[in-house]
Amino acid sequence: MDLKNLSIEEQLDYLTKGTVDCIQREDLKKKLESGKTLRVKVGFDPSAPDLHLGHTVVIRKMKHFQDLGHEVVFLIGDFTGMIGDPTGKKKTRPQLTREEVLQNAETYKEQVFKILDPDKTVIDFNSRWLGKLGSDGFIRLAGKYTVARILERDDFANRLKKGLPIGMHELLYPLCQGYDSVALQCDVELGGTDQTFNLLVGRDLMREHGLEPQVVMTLPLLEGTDGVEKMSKSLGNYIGVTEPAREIYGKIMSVSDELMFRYFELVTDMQMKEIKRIRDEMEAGKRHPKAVKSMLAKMIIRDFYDEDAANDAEAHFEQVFAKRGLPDDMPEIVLDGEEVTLAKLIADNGMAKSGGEARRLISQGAVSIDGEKISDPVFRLVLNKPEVILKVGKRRFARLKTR
RNA sequence: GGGGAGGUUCCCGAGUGGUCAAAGGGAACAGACUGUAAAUCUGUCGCCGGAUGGCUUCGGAGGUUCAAAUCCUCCUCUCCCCA
Repeated sequence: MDLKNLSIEEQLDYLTKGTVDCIQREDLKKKLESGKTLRVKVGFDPSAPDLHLGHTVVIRKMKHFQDLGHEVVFLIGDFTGMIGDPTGKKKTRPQLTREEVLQNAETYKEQVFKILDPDKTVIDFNSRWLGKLGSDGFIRLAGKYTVARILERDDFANRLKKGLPIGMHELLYPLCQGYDSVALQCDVELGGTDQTFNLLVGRDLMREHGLEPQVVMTLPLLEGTDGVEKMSKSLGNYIGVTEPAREIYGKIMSVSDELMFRYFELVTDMQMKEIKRIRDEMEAGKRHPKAVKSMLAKMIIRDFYDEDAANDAEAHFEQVFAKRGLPDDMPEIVLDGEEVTLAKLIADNGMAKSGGEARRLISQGAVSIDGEKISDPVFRLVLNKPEVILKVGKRRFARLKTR
């Protein structure tokens, strides 16, 4: 598709594809018609620089704006980070030092530029203006909104109903985020659907400040590998963009069939029509689900790495899991030839969390040596060969050597 | 300011003097089944060199008891109602 010569309508379609809401489409249309370079803002948490697939949904949308020549502001909420977005259940976050924030910003760059165009990306920090607001400025800002309106936010409403605590400072979060839009004079702000309220506050505050309100676009929240909860690091159901390719491949392969189409939709550039076709073919038995999933995994890996990495990940997976073979590389554990308790060996080398767990794994039949299952939890091992393969569970391997 | 209810193991949530390392659910891990899918079934799920054993857990600090997650005191945090 030639993105240079799209009509306004085509541009609108391109930009709104995959979004849940666009408030208001008419406003966006006008902005596009004006022909100016739009400033598109997205806020990110300063303390969690590990991006995962869930983040890429919105980052991809940022990229779409860049594709049409617009400017994207990758805003690191180093000031709002002190509050912690009320959306999560997290407590107030500890304030990061200037150095930590800058360091996290660097980490972000490495990851985010796997997708975004660095030339059309501005990285900014909201402490730049929020830090200067002062207490009087804050009170004035707070005066622009009413408690009733803030409590419309379902997170607050729910907590209020359930009798859960709501910190005063949390009420200020939406205002701060909204003020970011004022300070940056944004044309568009993107975010997950859980951000809808915050984004709309931005519109209100911009109007209050005599600015043209930003267009708000929300994107679906990507489900994590469990298929239920939204993807997040704290829930441990995430696939990180910097994870090794093999790891990514494995995680995607263990995702449910249903979920895989969701991933096709949200984290690849495949057109809906094409996705539907594949799905139909799969349901008609013309394609094997595993092959389709493998295709997805490779597409995603290609985005973050390259073709070789994708192929390697696939080959490795086939070798280790499908054929139940051995990985071509595994950690080595060198023994000094003396008798050792297997459980202790496993625990000491990080293949189990504790000796107790290691013993459990053994009695559950999860441990084998050279393919021979060991089931005695107090098994003592004497290495009588120069090398032996220890396998714990499905994915933990080690090469045991003497001396 | 007054009154009431609470803080339990990764999470939710039982438990009100011994039988509690603490029910139940979720998550996680393992086994079976598979496409390492998902779902399902089974098992495990504080730590400690084999353990009818030891040690550390129930907001924090003390105390009462042969014995406390359970009783008392103080502290701390949260919620509700009244003002």
